[in-house]
Formats: sequence, structure tokens, C-alpha cells
Amino acid sequence: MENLEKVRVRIAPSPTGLLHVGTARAALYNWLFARKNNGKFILRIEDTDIVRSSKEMLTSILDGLSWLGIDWDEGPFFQSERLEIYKKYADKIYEGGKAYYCYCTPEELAERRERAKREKRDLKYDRNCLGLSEEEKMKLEDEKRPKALRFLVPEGETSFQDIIHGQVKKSNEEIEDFIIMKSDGTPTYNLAVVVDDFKMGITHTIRGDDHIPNTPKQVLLYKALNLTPPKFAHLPLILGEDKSKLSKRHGAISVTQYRDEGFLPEALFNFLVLLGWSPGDDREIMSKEEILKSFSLERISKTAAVFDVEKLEWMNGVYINKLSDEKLLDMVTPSLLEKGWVDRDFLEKKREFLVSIVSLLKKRMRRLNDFVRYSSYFFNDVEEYENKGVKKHFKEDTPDHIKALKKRLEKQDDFSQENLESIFRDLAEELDIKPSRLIHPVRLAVTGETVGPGLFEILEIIGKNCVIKRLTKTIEYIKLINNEKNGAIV
RNA sequence: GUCCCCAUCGUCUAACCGGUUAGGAUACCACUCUUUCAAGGUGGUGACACGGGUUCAAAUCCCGUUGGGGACACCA
Repeated sequence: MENLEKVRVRIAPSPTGLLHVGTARAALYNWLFARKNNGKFILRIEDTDIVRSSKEMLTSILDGLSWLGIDWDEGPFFQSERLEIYKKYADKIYEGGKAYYCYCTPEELAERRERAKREKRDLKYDRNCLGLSEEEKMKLEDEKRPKALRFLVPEGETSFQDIIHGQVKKSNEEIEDFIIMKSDGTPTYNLAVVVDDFKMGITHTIRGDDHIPNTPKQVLLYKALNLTPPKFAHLPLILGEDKSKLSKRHGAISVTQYRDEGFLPEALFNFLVLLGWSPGDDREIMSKEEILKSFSLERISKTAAVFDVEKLEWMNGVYINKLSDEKLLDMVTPSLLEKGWVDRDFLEKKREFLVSIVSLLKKRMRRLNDFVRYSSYFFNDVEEYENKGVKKHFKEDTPDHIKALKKRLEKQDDFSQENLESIFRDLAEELDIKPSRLIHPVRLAVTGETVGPGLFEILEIIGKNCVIKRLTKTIEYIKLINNEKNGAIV
């Protein structure tokens, strides 16, 4: 309703790095806005910096978006394939007398900027080449000096209306004559976005806060070309724990990295959306459909948000627990294969066994990789016992207890957890010890660890043969350390 | 050095155009459950940056201070 014209938005990543979570979130908001308004979401690759762009990064971006469940209606378009178009518009600006050639070399400019900085002066371009006489220009042309095209910033003030921030104003005196065409004939970012956003019919430019200082420049270009700018919405930045803009030095920043670390796309999607937006009520765990239903640009906050991995982990745990055991098993299967704990044949024949492990471990998983961390003893022999557990639970009389237990278990055909529990408790009573004096040593014997799921459930899954084997091994082990202890005393 | 943006628990946030014991989530702590660790359940600690206005009434509107962040490339 709010727009008579069809909404068209875009995400325009540059393939000079992996898909940053900030870019991903901007993509999300754009996508949500497009879907919400029945509009189009366009993917454009800003690869005019040929040197720094790479194919791998492009793949990472495309994969990351797809993985998150963000699909695009048009594109990907590549700016590197549209160079003639920018040239045409640059010429138009030049012919209109709104731009001039600059023969200063990048080195000269950098030097001047450095000096300005040292002398604590403003580092704006000094319009050196604007005042060039015809002769001077001819001379430079004869020398075949490379030239860049600079936009001639007019006097006055430039402002724009931002959906999130309201009106933003800037005096043109603060804007330097920025370059729109580099000397190699490629456009500069500010020209390229303007031309592309116009050519692609973009109605709303939704992007990071860090672009606010660029926006007046772009508005100026729209004006110079006699075009109507799109509506702008500048998103708050995502910060690292130290409150500075999230970047490489904060560690994990790319979507693919989170994928590889065992996060679910639904969880990351949900988490990212809530970083800077809320539905207005207390809901947090929200499906894509729910989010879509309540999403609006107006509810996006202005304040930068710290990326809190702990909360992401919690949310991921919630999503993991929503999965069925079967589905979750499928998701952790690759890591089991990779570890070499199972093979194809095993997967097929022992599916029930695997599902029961998943069901046991699911509640304590926060990432998919937690599964292999917690499940080793279901697939491998226990090679060593946790040290502090040995001290605490392997006592002088423990071998006798375990021996007695082993004797009873050997007679059992029913290895159900209920039956196991009564065996343990009965025996403990007969031995006149607390059940825990039996439970803890056995857990350590069978898993090598002091913590984990309920013991009887573990025993049921591991099965009689294996449990007996491990108990036998433990009896020998404790005898050995007991002898050593006694030997040392004598 | 210049310009711009922002300001509610440690963190993410709610409180529609001024009236709330400032709500939720996470994290943390306690209790509970219990064979351990989690999960679950219950409870708790914890915030309107400061100073001026405007108003009967300000977290909310205005101004300033402070603080934080961002941008000032022939990168995007």
C-alpha cells in the first residue's frame, strides 16, 4: 500500500572478502522488505576493484546467501561487465560541466593528504586541477598523463530523508570534489551505485550506517544527472565485543564460518534479524514466516548492536532441539564419517542405534559439532579415564563393587534402562553403599568421563557385551593403580 | 584536523504521538529436579550517561556536555 511503485531492493556485496555477517544482515533486511511488499530482490556484485576481487569470495557470498535461505529474483549482475554504462553517465556529467579532469597522481594526493593530517588541517582535495589553464592542460595531455574525472561539488547544502534516521543534512563545503572515474576508465563506487541503482530501478537503498557519509555525494550525482534518488534506509552497524565495527580481528565474521562451526541457518537468520530489529513484543524465537509477517523498516533501531555469540549459541541450541532425532542425525552424519567412526554400511544397518544416541545428546547440544565432542565413547574404546574422576571414584573397594555388578550383568538378557537401574539399586543396598558409589565409577569405566547423560540410558545403548568388556578393563586398571599406591607406601 | 551517526540491565532489546513497581531474552547467581553435567522449572542481582530546560507530569520532546562509533582513497 505504502508504495505505488513496485518495491525493488538490492544487496551489493563486493567480492573482496567472505560474506560478512553485516552484509548478510543487510541482505536479510532487503530480502524481507522485498518479500513483504511483493517486490523484487536483486543481487549485484560490486567488483570494479579488479585487483582485490576474487572468484572464491564470490562463491562464498553466493553460497552463504543460499544457505541462509535468501534467494534473489534478478542477478547476479556484475559491475565489471557494465563499464560502458558508467562511462556514458560519466561523460554526461562531464559534458554538463559538472566534472573536471584531474591529473594529480595517486602518490601526490596521498602525500598531500599525509601532510594535511600532520599539520592537522582538513584533508579535502584542494581543487588543484580545476584551475588549470588551457596550456597547462594541453601540456599534461601531451605528456599522456593519466587523468581521473572529478565531480565538481556545487555550493549549498545536500540533504536526504532516511527511513531510519530521519533527515540528514550536510553542507557541501564538507564534501570534496570526489573522483567518479578512475584513470583506468573504471568507475568509482559512488558513481557505480548511483548509475546501477537507477538503471536497475531500485526504489529503496537499504545498507549499512557506514554509508551515511557517502550518501550526500550520491544525492549530488543524482541531481547532476537529473534523476530522482531512491529512498534510503541506513542500518545500524554490527559491533564486536570491543564495540568497534565487526571485522576480521574479531574472529568469526563470515557466514560460512558460522556454518562450518555448526550453526543452523534458521538460527543465524533469526539471530541476525533480531540484531537491530524487534517485532515490538516479547517474541524472540521466530520462524521466517512470523518474521516476515511483522517486519518493517520503521522498527529497525538506530543503535549499533554488539554481536553476542553466546546468545547465538543459545538460540542455535533451541533450533537444534526443535529438530527431530532423525533429521539431526542426518545433519551430524558428515562429521561422523569424517572422523572415521562410522562407514556407509554402519549408517544403514545401525540407524536405530545412532538415532538413540542423538536423542540422548540433543538436549545438551548448542552446535552441531558438539555431537562428536560428546559421543566419542559410543563409537570408540575408552583409552583413558578422566584424571579427577579417577581420584574421586576409583577407590580401594571399587574393583569388588564392579566385580559384583559385572557378575549380575552377565546373567542379564534385559539391558533396558529400567531393569539396569533396579539392578544397580538392589546391589547397592546389598553392599550397603549409596547407589552413587556404583554409578559414578561405572560411568567413568564405560565413558571415561565424569559427566554426561544418565548412566542407565548410556548402558542400554552401548549394550551388554561392550559394557562387560569395559568393566573388566577397569577392574584391571584400578587394581594396577592400587598396587602402585601400596607399593609406594611400602 | 573536519564532518556525520548514536546513547535503556554486561549483551540483544520493549515501553505506539510524555503518566509503567522501566517489561522480555541472553549471560550470571541461587534454589529445585537428580547418579554427574546439561536441559527443564522457580526465584534473584542488574539499566533510563550527565546537566539544563518545556510540562501538573520526561526514559520518552528541545538544547548542551560527556561518552561511544563511523566516514573523510583513482576501496567498496
